[in-house]
Amino acid sequence: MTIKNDQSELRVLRTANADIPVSGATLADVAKVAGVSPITVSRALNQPQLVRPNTLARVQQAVQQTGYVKNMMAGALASNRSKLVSLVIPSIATPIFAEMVEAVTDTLTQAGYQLLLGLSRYEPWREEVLVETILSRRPDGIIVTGTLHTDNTRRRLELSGVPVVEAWDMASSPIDMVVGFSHEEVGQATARHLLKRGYRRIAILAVNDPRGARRNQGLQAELARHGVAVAAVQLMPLPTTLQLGREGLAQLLAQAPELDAVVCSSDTLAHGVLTEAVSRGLDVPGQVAVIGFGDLNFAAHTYPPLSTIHVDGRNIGTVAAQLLLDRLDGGNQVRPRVIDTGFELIHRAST
Amino acid sequence: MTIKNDQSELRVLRTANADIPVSGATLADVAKVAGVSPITVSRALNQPQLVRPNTLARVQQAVQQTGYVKNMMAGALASNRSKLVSLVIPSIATPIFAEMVEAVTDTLTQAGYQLLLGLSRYEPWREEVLVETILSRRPDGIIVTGTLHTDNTRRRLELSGVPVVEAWDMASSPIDMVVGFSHEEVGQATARHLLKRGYRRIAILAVNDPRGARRNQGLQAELARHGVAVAAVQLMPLPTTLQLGREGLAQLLAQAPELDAVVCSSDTLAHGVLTEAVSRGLDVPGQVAVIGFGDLNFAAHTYPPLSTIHVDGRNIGTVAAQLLLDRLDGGNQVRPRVIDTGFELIHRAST
DNA sequence: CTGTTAGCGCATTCAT
DNA sequence: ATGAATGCGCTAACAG
Repeated sequence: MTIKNDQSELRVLRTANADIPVSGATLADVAKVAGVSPITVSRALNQPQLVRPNTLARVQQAVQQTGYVKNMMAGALASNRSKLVSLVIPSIATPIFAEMVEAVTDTLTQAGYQLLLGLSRYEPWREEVLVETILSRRPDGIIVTGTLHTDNTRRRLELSGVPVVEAWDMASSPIDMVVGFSHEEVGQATARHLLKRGYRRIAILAVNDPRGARRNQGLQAELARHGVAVAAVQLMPLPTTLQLGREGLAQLLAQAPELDAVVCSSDTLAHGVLTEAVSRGLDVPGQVAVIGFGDLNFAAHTYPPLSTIHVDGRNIGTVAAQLLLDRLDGGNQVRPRVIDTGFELIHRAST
Repeated sequence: MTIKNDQSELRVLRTANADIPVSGATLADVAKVAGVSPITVSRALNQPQLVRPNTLARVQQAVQQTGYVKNMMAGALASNRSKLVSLVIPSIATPIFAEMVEAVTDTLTQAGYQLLLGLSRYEPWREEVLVETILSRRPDGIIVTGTLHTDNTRRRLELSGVPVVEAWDMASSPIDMVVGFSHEEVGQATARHLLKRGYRRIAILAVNDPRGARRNQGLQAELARHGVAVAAVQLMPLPTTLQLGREGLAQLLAQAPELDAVVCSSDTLAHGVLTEAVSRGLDVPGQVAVIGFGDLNFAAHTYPPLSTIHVDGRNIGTVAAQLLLDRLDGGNQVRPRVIDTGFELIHRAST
């Protein structure tokens, strides 16, 4: 009997008798109880089909008896596969990101992976620190938001060799894989939509979000092409809240009392604008059109009419996670991929 | 030169020359470049104050040169501390939980921990599976939602010896630590609040959430004590959306056209009810009072008056995470703790 | 302040 | 279908 075995027995004893809970049984403990070798236990747990039913049963019995809980830290170290995927997003309080996190989590869980979550708060330096920390966990894949990263972030991700999905934007030179759409084009489409319906005094309400900024660039560029200047722009601080939408409209009206449309960088802001508009007795969309972004739950059901942008079919998080999983399944056979999800302009004339 | 060293050199060569990215340098690689022993590198990285400045500089230089990224899987295995904390919540799309996740994440990140996220979808069996998987990662702590767990979940958590915080509820026999408040009492306070203001035809709109159910029990019990029966109850399916609130009010009105108050299990539902009420020309709170739960962002700013419950000062997630961190700092000196955050009834007579 | 020794718990070869 | 040997990369404990 080796020293290691002695320790194992000690552990088991303590678990059974002492009042201090102990880390628990190991593969070797289970093996001893089942009367097989550790590797057989490993197989019984990970590839049951390679083990005789009889042996399998004995192992399962031993697992019960010892209260064995797999140690994935050790497993990951030995196999170099962590079954961990990391997601880095700016925030989770924004509904559009919350939905994405749910989608990613569900997809990963179903495939036996776990989610390591990081919040960058829209700050590149935080993302950089996060990526560094995350890589130290040796995740099997990483999903990051957008394509604007610091040089360090980018370099680290590239050198790591870990499959990476950049989500939400299109990228001219992706790190690895990309799932997103062109925010400039969304802005342009929004501009054309409003112009066609006769709106000319268009205001912008936005928070300081790089993707929102791109949409606004597209919007302003397209308006300019038609000889229309933006009536007013109001930037709000993060985090986005309904109240910010209310205040935003007030400030925009102060700047440009004659405005006839407000383009918001998120549905939450749009909803706040809507609320403020109604409380001021403004007719929507008769006197003022309100445009959001995301078409999440509530956007479809706000009580006055609302125009909004809708990102295509499956949740972008599902697509991103699936892309990662495909890569992990297929070894390295699958080449870098860029998926343009496209977008959809939705006009709601009434509830 | 040992075989291991040969391998290390090979790795470095590949990183430099080949087109296939490789996992990267190890402590040993860095040590060799810096001309010190691996353990010195480890110290330089984890306890710089124990290393001579000169040595430290050489190590840092070597880290740069090799592009070394720490391997926390190995570190965790060796030290038995994973720097990982897991949070299990029903959902993340509910604002009240999203805020909690943000709070937990921030608190943990600041302390050098990372978040492993699990979604239970309000299904105990999912929680059970999640807890099993999570324990296999050997987290340094676990935060779970509520106190209603399957026997297996509870036993596993207890046996694991991992610090556990149960958040959102009060528990008579906690697994370890608890941060929450009594949902029954919230319901009772809500009842008294409404009765005092003369409301008598009170309806309930809820989703199938155990905590919401407890609040409703408290509400109904307190109403009954005053000889008042609930006018109508409408249960809605998950997930909670604004639209559900709208539909809910419609269905409640169909059941009890004369209702004068609606108590909702979440702010999101309440907001939907509000929207529907306004679109039907109902005066709030003149004809119908609306009560939510959570007092998140939007609740304070919805345009008609809204009564709501507010959970005490610091975010419950912050408190929960801090409790864990205190325990981790103090070794096992800190005993199990139960924190009753209390709650606060907020009445908004106007925006 | 720095190095040596010895595992942490598991999975990956190969054997049998 | 099962087992033996070996090392994944790191840190704890002790030496010096």
